[in-house]
Amino acid sequence: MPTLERSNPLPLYYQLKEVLKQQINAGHLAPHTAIPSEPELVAQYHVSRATVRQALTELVHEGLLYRQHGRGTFVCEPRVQQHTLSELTSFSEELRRRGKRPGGLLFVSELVRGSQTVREALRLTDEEQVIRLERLRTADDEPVGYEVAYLPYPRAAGVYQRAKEVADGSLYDLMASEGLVPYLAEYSFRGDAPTDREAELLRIASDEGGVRLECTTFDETGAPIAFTEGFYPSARYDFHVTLRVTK
Amino acid sequence: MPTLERSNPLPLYYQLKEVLKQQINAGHLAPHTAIPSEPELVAQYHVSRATVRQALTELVHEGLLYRQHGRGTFVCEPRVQQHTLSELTSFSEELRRRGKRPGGLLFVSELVRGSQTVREALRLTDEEQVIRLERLRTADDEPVGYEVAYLPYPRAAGVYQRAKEVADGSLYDLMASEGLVPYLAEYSFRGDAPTDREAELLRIASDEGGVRLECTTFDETGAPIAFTEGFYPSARYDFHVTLRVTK
DNA sequence: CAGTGGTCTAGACCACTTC
DNA sequence: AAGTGGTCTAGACCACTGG
Repeated sequence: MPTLERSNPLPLYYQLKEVLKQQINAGHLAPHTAIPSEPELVAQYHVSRATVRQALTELVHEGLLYRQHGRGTFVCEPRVQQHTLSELTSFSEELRRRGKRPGGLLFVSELVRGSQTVREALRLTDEEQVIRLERLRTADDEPVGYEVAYLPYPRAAGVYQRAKEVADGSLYDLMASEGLVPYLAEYSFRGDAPTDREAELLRIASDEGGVRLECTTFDETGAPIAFTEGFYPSARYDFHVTLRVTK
Repeated sequence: MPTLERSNPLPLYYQLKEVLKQQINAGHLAPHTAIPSEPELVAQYHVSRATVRQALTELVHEGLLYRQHGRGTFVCEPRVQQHTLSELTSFSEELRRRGKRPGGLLFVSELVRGSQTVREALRLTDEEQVIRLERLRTADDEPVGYEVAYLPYPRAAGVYQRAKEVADGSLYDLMASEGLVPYLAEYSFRGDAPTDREAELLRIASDEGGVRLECTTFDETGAPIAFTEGFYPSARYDFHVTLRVTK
């Protein structure tokens, strides 16, 4: 049994989480079997019950454990995949997982006033401008999606300076390095046909269907930091999302 | 200032959460303003700091507050809407919010072997059967979606008995009342054209686009409890989803 | 009944931010 | 230095589950 290191700068509850995660992922703890009780973990790892509970509570929240009052704490069945926001919209991550090589082209990066839809989503006044980034996303050099992203101007000025970097990379990574850290995203999507420009860029027929997606991204404080529109042809790309019930 | 009741059967941390929620929603605490510090809350409500922290931690998790080490705890900007799993797939809830009257028709409820896709999603052996529910969803009596749901048989037998109830109601509600409580759902979707049967039932042209959606639902323990396929015409229905980054 | 998780207390020391 | 949140302790009593 591994021990927790008090000399380790990582918190004890975090070290305990890692130990339990590893035992679960390594298969030492089968699904629906009970892990040691809280008093047992207290004795085994020489920490207080509050520390044990902080570790367990976070693992429950992450979907690895579930508790039953009066019975014990049990291992969840393994999940197919936990898709996070960054994985969903970072084509790099998602495409690599599907065995494809991600890439992209940055067409336009400009400072504009923005439509009313965009200004409302970003909660901007009529005077403020937005950064507009137009991108074609590719997988194995085949175009799989067309995206236009809008960022609030004064705040995302740093992203504007470095816009060239997002051609084949993650816009979210660039934003995060400039202090605009995505935390929550609201998606709206529907089946649709491409516009003429989209059909041309994606090299598809104008009656070929696809998904039209709108996304507003917020930081931890609830402030909007990006608004994105995109079109993804059916035959080239599909989406995967995981939702958890909020209690 | 409201006080917490120790005679109240509700836990103190829960009562404190409700008080803070109300102050935030009533606008007494503006976005990005600091709430009282943890020691202040301890003094104001006569509870221990651990109790205060349990309340605050849950509110942070629910997206109403954010913390900054060394600075304080602040109110998030209000969100457009927090869509949960049940709201997303419960047409009743979602359509009512959009000012429409939800309804539905249950076509078929039968016990079948199920395709390999279905059996794999529900992790069933070759011998086990599935309950198949075929439904047309309507808004103001106009068909907006076609869905087929599959439930694991021995476990969902109670749902099978009461299948008639889901015609215009929520399948998730019925499942929950039979002990199959949805906790996590994995969605996969893409733009697509309807099958002949879908076009006929939805009364749309066969070249009209829409969203094709697959969804596997899991309970708290990670066990699959439902697999659903559906088609939703573009012109009739669009989807809204909120995702939060997992840290 | 014993064992489990759920709630709660009253402290303590630390790291971080601000002045 | 003072105030904030982050981590941790060693207890306590309760509600729920199972034999």
